[in-house]
Amino acid sequence: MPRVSKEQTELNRHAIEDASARLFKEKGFAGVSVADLMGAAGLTHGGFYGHFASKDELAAVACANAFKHSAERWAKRIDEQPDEDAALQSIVDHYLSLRSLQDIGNACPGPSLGGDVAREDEAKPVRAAYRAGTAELVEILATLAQGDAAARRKTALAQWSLMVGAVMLARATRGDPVSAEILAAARDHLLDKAPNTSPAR
Amino acid sequence: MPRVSKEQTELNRHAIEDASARLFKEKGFAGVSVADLMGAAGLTHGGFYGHFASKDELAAVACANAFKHSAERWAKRIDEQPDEDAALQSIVDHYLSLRSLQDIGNACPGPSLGGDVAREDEAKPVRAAYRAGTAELVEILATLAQGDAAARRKTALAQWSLMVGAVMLARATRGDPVSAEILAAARDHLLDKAPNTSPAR
DNA sequence: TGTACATCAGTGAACGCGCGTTCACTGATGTAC
DNA sequence: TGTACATCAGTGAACGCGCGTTCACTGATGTAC
Repeated sequence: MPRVSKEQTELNRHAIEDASARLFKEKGFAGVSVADLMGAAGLTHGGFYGHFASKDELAAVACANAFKHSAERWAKRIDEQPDEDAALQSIVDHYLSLRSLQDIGNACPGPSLGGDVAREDEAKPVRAAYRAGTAELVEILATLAQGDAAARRKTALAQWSLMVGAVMLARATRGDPVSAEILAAARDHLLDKAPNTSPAR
Repeated sequence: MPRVSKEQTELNRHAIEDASARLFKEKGFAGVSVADLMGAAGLTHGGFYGHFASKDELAAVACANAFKHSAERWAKRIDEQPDEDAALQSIVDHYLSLRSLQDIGNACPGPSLGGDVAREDEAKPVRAAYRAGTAELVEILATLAQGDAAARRKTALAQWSLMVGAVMLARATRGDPVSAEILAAARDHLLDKAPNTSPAR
């Protein structure tokens, strides 16, 4: 049943991209084959190269989509909250939630793809996608921070590092009590609720 | 030239373990083949299973060794410094240094293997090794923190998450100015030198 | 609107390649006398 | 101490397998008349 309508072709391409974003985050770039991706989109592997020039190119597209998706969810949370503090708390609470720990396929690609991206050649397109995605999320965090532009950016970079590190470590220690401890410590630290020290700002 | 002396056998085993720790950190578990590992140790691939039951088992041994190596270097830094503040600064400065960014093979396995470990099955031996290694380094950080035992542990967990996240992100953005920015933001945050806010503790 | 035909999205066999693991073999090491 | 021989660390061919990518083919889609 070959040759499919233009609309169906578009739907198929989106299905490949969506399945890829999910599977790459869950299993890593090397952990998913082109046949896996196409199968998850309901197609067979041979048609892949009609949509993308290579697996590397798709990795970049999927990474960019995943970051864009996260940025949109963050923006939505900001709209729903009354002020910056409440918005940051909403974002942090969800980022460091048990759900985000387990549902890697639907979560932010920062922690799940960071290790993979760090090992890619500098020329690989996925590196640029990861960098741009990181920049976008850091910019959003910066709008919620205090101080001048430089201070806000610095705060945002440290917050982003802490969020990404905590989620990655909590996933790597999944099954052990320390996993939840890491999330709680990061959450409290991000929201200035350090226990046994100053009460709040 | 088969059958080698007992001492040489021991040396060979250590060579395999050392090469593995380096290569696994640099290229990931899936990025290095058994033949690569044995070749780096000056041997051929067939002899591997005389030393280890499987590649998975070696991954756990290499991960544990790498963490132990990091813990020893941290302990040495603490011995060399006059007080806890200076020790923390020494550890953080080196952890977030450009050298640690680039020389992944000799650096802490926390950021380089975290993503890989997070994807391993819970039964895989490398997960236990990563968890134990993390626990050891967090305990060291806790001895340098302030407050009661619970507060020190919480601080240490947040510090560890920030260090691991910052190094991973800085590596993933290598080649871009933001890479050094991330390291600087994390360093200042860890050492309580937030610019434009409170001067020090 | 209806017909003839060119296009091309998707199929599945095939390509060369590298993987983790096994195993028969080799010959220096280690041991028993 | 010297000799005979069993042991076993390391070798390299071979196993079955899955990978990314290519390509001849198919037949519904889209178009020209």
